[in-house]
Amino acid sequence: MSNKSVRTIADIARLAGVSKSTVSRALNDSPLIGEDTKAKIRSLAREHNFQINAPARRLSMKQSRTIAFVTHAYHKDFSVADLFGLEIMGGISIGLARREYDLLVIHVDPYDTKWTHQYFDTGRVDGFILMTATRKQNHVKALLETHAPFIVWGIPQPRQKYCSVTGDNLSGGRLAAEHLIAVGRKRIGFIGGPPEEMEVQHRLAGYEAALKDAGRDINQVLIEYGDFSNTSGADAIQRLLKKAPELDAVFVNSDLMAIAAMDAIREEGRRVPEDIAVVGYDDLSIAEHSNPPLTTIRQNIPLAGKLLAQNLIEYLQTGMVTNVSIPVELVVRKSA
Amino acid sequence: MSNKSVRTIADIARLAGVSKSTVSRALNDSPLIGEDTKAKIRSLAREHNFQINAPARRLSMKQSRTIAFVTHAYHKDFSVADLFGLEIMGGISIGLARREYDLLVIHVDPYDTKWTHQYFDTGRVDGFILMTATRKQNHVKALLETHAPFIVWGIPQPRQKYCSVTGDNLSGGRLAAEHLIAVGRKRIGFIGGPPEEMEVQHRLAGYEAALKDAGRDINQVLIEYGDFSNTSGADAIQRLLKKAPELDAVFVNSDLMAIAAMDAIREEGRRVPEDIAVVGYDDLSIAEHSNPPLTTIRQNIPLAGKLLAQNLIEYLQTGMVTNVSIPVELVVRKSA
DNA sequence: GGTGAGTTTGCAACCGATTGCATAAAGTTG
DNA sequence: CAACTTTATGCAATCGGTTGCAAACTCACC
Repeated sequence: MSNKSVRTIADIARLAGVSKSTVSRALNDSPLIGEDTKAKIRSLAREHNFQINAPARRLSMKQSRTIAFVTHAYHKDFSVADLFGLEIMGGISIGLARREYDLLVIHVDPYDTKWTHQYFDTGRVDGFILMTATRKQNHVKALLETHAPFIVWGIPQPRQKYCSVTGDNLSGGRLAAEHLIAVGRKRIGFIGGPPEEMEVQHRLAGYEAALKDAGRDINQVLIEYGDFSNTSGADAIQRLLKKAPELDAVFVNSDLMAIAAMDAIREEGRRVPEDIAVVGYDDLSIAEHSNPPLTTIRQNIPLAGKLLAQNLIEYLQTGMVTNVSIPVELVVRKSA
Repeated sequence: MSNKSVRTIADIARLAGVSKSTVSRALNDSPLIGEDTKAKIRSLAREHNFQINAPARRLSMKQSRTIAFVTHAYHKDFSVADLFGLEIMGGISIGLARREYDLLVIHVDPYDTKWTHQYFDTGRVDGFILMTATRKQNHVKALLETHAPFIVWGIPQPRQKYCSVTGDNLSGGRLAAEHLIAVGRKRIGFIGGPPEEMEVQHRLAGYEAALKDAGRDINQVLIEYGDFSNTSGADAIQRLLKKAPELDAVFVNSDLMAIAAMDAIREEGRRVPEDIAVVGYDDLSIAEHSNPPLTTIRQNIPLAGKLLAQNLIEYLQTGMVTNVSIPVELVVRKSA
């Protein structure tokens, strides 16, 4: 800490000739304090560059005004959550800063079960933001048991009550399929993330709805799944091409898988988009720099981040559970 | 916070039939306390899942055991610092966790000048980690004036004393150029980051040294600069190709610029690596998934992160200023 | 001028830890 | 067994805020 002479509210109180409590109330803009006193105290504080002591305040108020962003370790072996998580963190940071909350990044081992206590019971953070990641359900369970406030990115489990923000996966799937239909593709494949994930099921439902609306049949042969990793995208498209060589388009559930799939398609000697059109999902920053630039479903990631921050804080203050879904949009580039 | 009945050291004290001070000392493993008392208190603490209150401890000890990772807002328009920063954060997080420090991510406006006080004078953080980013020198100045402890990724300014961790840019430049020479390239270009940055100067020096060692002349025409952004990479290679059409290789100062450059090269109708070989810098995770997979200079990013964390804490505790440089290595893939 | 309401301010307790100093208990020594 | 260490524990102050309650002051009104 710096060595200035005026660093506590007691110092300010002395200078202003009032008591500590008056200073505290004045700085918190309490209606109990007279306007002129407030003004004097405020100008004194500004003049001496006074900064209130956070730990003391936190101790006294029994809240930390800090939110934890829960992530797993970053590995070379990139998962969606990483790049996606980075982009969403920007939005979260802005949302939190606006409400004067701090952002703590914590890095939890997927098999650790005590982390919630370590951060919550100690009063280090007031709540948690959970991203789609390995072991998410474990984390949700741990948080529910600890009675710790949290919000998740993604669709909440059926009968559980907690806050969430998610993309409109149904529309996302529909938009992707409709676009492929509109550009004249006949045999449109679907490469999903893990089939047990709600998000993936919704995207599939959107895809199927679009096909039906266009009077097409759903063909199970054209449906494959991966796990959101690059390699799984390449594997899935290879299986698909083997089963259904006449494929002329594919909707892939993540940009990373889609980019890997495009490479695999070329290795099979086919062209993107001439032979096979590809639509991705997320619109990560790399999507526009892929080869060819990826047509994809954009999730408004900064908005998602802002909402995660905002709604969690809302919940902390009012106890109101929100489950919102944010719109998606189609971004047409060269791959489809 | 949870509503358990035993949440403070006073509770433990009551259960153990000792005083608060004894509990505090026992939990901190003070030599003043007898072994059997310690054992009893510890087992009591474990049994009741006791977690010490962080704000109280911080207030009392006048330190937060929290480090701020300073970043600017994340934009769609990705800069190296972003992706690079994400990867390095992993290492930092590990290094901090090992010493039981928390990681706060703060997001500062490039023109804000009061942020150091907001975080340091308030006792929210004990120190800062600064990445290469816009306005870094402003930030360094602000931190020095506040007398706040910090460490930077990058080469420190000549006569200033502060901690730093940096890659071995001289070797990096040399390795890149030597490799291009070894694979038989004759007209090797250099695309740097901003020429005023030390790192860039060192990489250029390494590149020039390698050429000289091979008995080649340095040709200023083959040297161009960008600003680490993707678009600047594309622009730079275009200028270079115009000035020096006979170019057959180029060493680019960042993977992101290199990937954009490869796209630009193809648009000019040339092939990578057949016509023009490309070597990047950093070895970000996307490097191996680019088209073609990028040959690049790997910085050991996780290690860098760990050292940033470790050396900053070291400085906090002992006041020892360290300036370390970590080794780089050449990773050969398809682009050169 | 006394009374009551309304407005400002201060006192002192409290949040939950750490720590210097005093003290009590146990052990050593001549 | 007295005197003197050594070892283990407790008391009470402290860190820097917040807040319930009492007190003082200002006015208006009868």
